[in-house]
Amino acid sequence: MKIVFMGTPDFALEALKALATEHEILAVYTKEPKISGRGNKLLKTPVHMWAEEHNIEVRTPKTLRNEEEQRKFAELKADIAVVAAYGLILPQPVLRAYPLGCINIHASLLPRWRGAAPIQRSIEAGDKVSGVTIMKVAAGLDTGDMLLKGEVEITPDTTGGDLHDKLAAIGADLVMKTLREWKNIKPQVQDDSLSCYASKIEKDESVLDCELNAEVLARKIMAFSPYPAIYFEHKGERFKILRAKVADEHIEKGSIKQFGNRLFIGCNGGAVEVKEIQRQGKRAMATEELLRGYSFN
RNA sequence: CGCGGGGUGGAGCAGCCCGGUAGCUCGUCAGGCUCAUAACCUGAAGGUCGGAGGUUCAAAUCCUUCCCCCGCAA
Repeated sequence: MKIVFMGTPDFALEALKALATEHEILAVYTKEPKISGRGNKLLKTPVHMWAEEHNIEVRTPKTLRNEEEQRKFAELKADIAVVAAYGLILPQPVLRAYPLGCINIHASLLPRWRGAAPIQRSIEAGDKVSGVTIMKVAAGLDTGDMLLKGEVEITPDTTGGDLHDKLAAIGADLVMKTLREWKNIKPQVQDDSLSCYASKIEKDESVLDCELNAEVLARKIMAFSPYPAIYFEHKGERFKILRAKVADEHIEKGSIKQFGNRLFIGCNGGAVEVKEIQRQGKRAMATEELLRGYSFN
């Protein structure tokens, strides 16, 4: 098929790579390069860089709301547009531009977790399963009819990063399957009554909150790892907690206690044990490693 | 030129400001001790102190430059 791909981060790149193996990618839409990273350099998106390396046309419009962009989009005359974490709203004329319309790869089992941060929110909420939904793009946010789903289990060891990688891979497989079996797939309407919204992660959510109970705190730490990561300050330095689990110990709420090569943080009615940590300026490492040379006491 | 931290035996850290024969915790190896413990004791091996220049009688430590890792901000 002739495909226009629209996506921005690594999550989308997996799908693009898969699609490019069997389909003709007429063009790639992605967010424009922005000033970011150390040194404030102008950085192209992962999808942008990959597409460039493979000599695929890259377009980075600021918006698709104007007729000019919509016309240029339609003129590509693709069969379908595949969207994955693109970051721009697609207006009606874009949704109707191609014969098969636009389909989206969403990192949750819709209608649960519509919105911006489904991966982290599902772990944080304690879901036992997560997954990917391939859906038609409709006017509402992640409300379109569903085409295919793939599930993945969430365990206490699953971090947001782990789940992200799994879902990106599943999403790539599923979107390929969707195109292959297009004619046999019956779109299913979402049951709005079962929906919930995965709100964007705000900066202040990253601060260690010892008022949470151990289970919730451990889940949140795992969900936010490796990015943006829950952190705390100690002796003027910032430490990111990249992995933690519920501990049996009872420790004073809000205090950080080191026993031998293990580290615990007291929270509401219990404690969590820090399993992986990153001191500011250093790389991430197992807690045990850091404690060989650094002391919290 | 956005701000900042770091690269020291296998691992993690200290030492650097105030130059003078490299230290701590862990691991490894050998031996010992113990009912047991986040165990303990004795000894040993193992380092071009990120690379290259420079200053100096002398540089991990001061100066210049390069490479690599990371935190913040966006």
